[in-house]
Amino acid sequence: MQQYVAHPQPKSPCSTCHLREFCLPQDLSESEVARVEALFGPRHALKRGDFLFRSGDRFAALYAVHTGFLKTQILHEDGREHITGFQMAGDIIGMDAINSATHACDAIALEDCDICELPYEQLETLSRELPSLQRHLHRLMSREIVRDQQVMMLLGSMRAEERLASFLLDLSERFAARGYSASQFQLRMSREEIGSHLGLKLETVSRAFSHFQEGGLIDIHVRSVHLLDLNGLHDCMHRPR
Amino acid sequence: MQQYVAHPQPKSPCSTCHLREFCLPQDLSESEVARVEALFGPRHALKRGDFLFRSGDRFAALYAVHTGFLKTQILHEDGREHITGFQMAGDIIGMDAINSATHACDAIALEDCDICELPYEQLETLSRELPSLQRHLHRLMSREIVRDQQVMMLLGSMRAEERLASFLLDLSERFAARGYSASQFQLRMSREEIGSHLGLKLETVSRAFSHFQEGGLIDIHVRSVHLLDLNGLHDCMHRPR
DNA sequence: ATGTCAGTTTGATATATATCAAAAACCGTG
DNA sequence: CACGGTTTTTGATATATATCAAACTGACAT
Repeated sequence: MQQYVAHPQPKSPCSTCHLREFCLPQDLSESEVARVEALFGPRHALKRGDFLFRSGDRFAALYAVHTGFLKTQILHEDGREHITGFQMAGDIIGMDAINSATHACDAIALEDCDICELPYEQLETLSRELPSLQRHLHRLMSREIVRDQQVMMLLGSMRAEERLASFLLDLSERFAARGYSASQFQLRMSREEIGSHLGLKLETVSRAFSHFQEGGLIDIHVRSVHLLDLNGLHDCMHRPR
Repeated sequence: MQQYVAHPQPKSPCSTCHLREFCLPQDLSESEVARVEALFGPRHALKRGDFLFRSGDRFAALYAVHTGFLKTQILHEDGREHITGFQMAGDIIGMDAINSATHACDAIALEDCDICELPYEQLETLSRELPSLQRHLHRLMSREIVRDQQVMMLLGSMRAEERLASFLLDLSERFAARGYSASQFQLRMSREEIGSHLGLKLETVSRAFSHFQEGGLIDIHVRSVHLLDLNGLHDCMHRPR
């Protein structure tokens, strides 16, 4: 784990980016896309373990994940840490920092990443001229609020296996939305990191995986997951007691 | 619990509202304040138990609490519910709905409330002309994200008494920010509702209160709370094991 | 190939909180 | 002021998950 040092990359145009639908509103004209693109900062290359930013860092930009996987975590005073989320291609990171102008969490690469920098001041300025960009920004923040509240619900009212099923199905949907398989993928995070996100200990996560395996719901070998029964997983999310 | 039926009230001007610093940016001129005020919808009077909106309702406006106390809750398919937050005077409700144009939770009055309606389309339009309003809106959403992530951390990594201490201190701060006593207040919610928010059963909440009482940290009688030792409560938030 | 180390799995046991139950206190209402 | 219903408190017990511990696996470096 080391502090990230900037490695500016040549920009690649949003106009041809396969993630354009995630980062930009749908209804921008080509010239408007060019205006947005013009304000983007450098592309950053992160190695596994690098920090994109740290809690307390001054806020200047949002970040769009172009490739790779990251986690965001917050730390207690007493050292306990909680992973607030995992981000993949197309996700926007850093909106928690807008309020205080200071990042409220650490963002750490779980594998090598390419990250687009979106300087925030300029984004605000341009969004006053492009209503659909403004709307898009609002929707991104709102979606983050909804996601966080769903995690709250998960943590507050689900048991261990429900949480893990919910987690797997969320990953599955997000991979599918990006054109990857909804049923087969590699986990980029350890059992301990999954546990930290779901409010469980790593052993509990491991046991729940094994139990899903026995039940024929998934086929898992360390970090390779194959979801065999999506409906079954979904059902198991809603079985109280 | 009944569906809310509109009882439009005469508007009262933001310019003299004691909550102005919560709803509006600090640096608006009087004429700008008047422009914001002009787009506000009617004031709504809610009785205890009334819904301000329900999950699934079409989104049209944000709501600012003028007086009273509310809860927002989301429901599982299986009927379990989770209270995502409690809102008091000065708080803005409904930002979770911006993304999908549909409310993602129920908002229910815990006591009689007066609520200001802020039509969202007009707010977006005006915020393109008033950068400080735009900035304010962004900060409100960002603050909501941070708050939600702090609750996630609470649910994911704190034990029962830590959660409750954290909850009491949060209420305390929010009352203090509104000019009320930081150490003495009335709880507007039941033990069950506290539990639903904190991921605990009502009996556990009750026992934790009793334990704080025995320890001399608080003096509580049903819903009247007196925080006797804020430092002690704070310490107890960060004692793992 | 071999050794090392981190990550994972599995087992045995401990513990925090849930559950079940009953009494007590409180609140609105007639 | 008494009544009935709801909320709160407290106790006894059950249970899900944490904790402790050890073996196993896979990845990487030598």
